[in-house]
Amino acid sequence: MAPPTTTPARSQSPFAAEVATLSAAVVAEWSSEAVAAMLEIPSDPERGDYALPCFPLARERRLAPPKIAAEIADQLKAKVAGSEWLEGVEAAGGYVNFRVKGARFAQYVVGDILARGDDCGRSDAGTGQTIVIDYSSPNIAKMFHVGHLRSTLVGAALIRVFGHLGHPTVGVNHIGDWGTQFGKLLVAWDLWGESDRLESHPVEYLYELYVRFHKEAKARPDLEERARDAFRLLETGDPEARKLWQRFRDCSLEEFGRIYSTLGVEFDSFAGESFYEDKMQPVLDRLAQRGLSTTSRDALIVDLSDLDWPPMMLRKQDEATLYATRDLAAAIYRHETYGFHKLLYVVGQAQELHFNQLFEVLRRLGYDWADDCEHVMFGWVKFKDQHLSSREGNVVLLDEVLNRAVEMVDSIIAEKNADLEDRARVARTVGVGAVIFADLATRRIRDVNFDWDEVLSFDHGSGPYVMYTHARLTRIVQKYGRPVSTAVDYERLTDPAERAVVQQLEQFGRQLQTVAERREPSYLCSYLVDLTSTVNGDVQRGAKDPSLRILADDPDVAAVRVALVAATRQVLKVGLDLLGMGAPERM
RNA sequence: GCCCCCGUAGCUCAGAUGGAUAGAGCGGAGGUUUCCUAAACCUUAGGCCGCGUGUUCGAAUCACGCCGGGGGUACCA
Repeated sequence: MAPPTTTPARSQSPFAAEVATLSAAVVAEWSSEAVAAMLEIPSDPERGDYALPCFPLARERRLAPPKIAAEIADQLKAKVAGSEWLEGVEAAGGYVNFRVKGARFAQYVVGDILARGDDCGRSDAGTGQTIVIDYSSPNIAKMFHVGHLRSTLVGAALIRVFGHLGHPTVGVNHIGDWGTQFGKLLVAWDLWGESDRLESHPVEYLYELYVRFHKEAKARPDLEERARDAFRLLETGDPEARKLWQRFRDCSLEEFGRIYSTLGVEFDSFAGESFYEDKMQPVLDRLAQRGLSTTSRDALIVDLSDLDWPPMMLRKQDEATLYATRDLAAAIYRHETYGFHKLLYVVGQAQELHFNQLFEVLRRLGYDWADDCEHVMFGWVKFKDQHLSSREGNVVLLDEVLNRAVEMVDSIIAEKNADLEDRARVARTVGVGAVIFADLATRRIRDVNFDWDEVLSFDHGSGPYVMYTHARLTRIVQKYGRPVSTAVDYERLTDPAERAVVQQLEQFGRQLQTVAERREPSYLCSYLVDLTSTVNGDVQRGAKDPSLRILADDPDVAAVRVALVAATRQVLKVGLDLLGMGAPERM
């Protein structure tokens, strides 16, 4: 819905720039900027390194695209022959395909990556454009299950990628520590609470109370009523209720902290719903002043029937506020505090209407920055085709998933690499990484069915697959034993498989931009798997034919191949890091 | 009822702005370790891209209509 934030400033390599300049000189209809924007990478690398589609010219010139392409390629032949960067141009179908000078291209790409190290792919395009991301935002007193993973991991990955692209970032955990659910907890505690159980296993116990409440409420409808009363009591400042609330909140936050540290996720702010308790009244006043709020069925609402939308609820019959009220206050607070360029809410798609209402009401309040707010939604995590539901107690706990993944990795290490030092730590990194990657690899809008076999599969396309390759490449560079130099003879990089790796490496920066623009970390996952797959094929060739080994006998060949391997390793490392995964050097 | 999302190989998914012959993995069949880590690699079979109509030089991709699945739709978040 909202336009992309980062300007799609194509990484202007001298190669692409040359293609654009030469083509524009030949095609009267197009400027070099236009050509640069149109350039594609051929799906089959055999065809070339850049492709210019000529289809748009067909109508104006009243000629078939292949004829136009042939004509353009013909006119370009002489220019390309004299080019410092390009070595060939050819028409194929409706495309003009360009081939770059392989050695210069490799030198440019590999040299750049190795020179920049962990800063490769970094840019300053986002300078001064603060991105605030609201993510994870669990409800207190609920066990962290795999359904909570998506918001947490997508948000964390986006924060890192935006940061890498130069944006100042603010990660906000909008903890669900306010609302009627707390009334439920207070009632449950009142009815069945046992202090010693709360002491020993706080969150587990609170969660048990929460589930029991919903179970019993089915038979006793009065419980829901009592819960609403209890929340109102809390909201009006009842000291007893306050004290309990504080206690529940503290132990939940401690538990979440443990999980976040395992996942390597950090936040700049834990300002949750309760934080806005005293910031709602000014918003309600402003709504009233502008004549936006009305009373209907004894509740305070913003009427949106002109859009055929249900109203946004501000206050219930019993005067208690709702999350919409708090979200209004939160958005305004965040704009005042951070002056954001974009405010992204990484929240499930079930809340789409809520966010549409929220942004609309902000607009009607006169905040033109409402258009900079965006709901970054994602699909459901299901288990055995059922929704995970905290209320029903039908959940797969994250702890269980992580533990099983780590155990399994550990047993694989025992089998393959038993004397690995630091084995427990590596098993942890790889196991957690497997879970993270499995969750992030699917495009976020899709529903996913949680499947043990899939999460615990460490084969091609998995997180461990990428990590394994990183470790393997690291070993090759170590075994080489000499410093990796970028002053090598790139002419010796002759194989198409090696060219393909270089091509993919060159795409890294652009790939990160797309991840940010589309708010889609899964694109980074597929990129890393593709790169890994290509480089594995390349590395494996040496098994049969020693002359194809990375550490070839010819020192000049070995030097350039090692440089390529080192650059690939570097990109894998940065990519894994941005996903929040860690990249062990051995496994 | 209305609104939103999804539908691609047996399974899980890519296909990003409409573009070159729709691609991977898992699973199936077959193969590769004197070697830099076999958590790897190579070969192979397997497709009315849910259905229909339209727009276009060109549609898995866009529009409209169906079908199937999921979600939302006033006092939960």
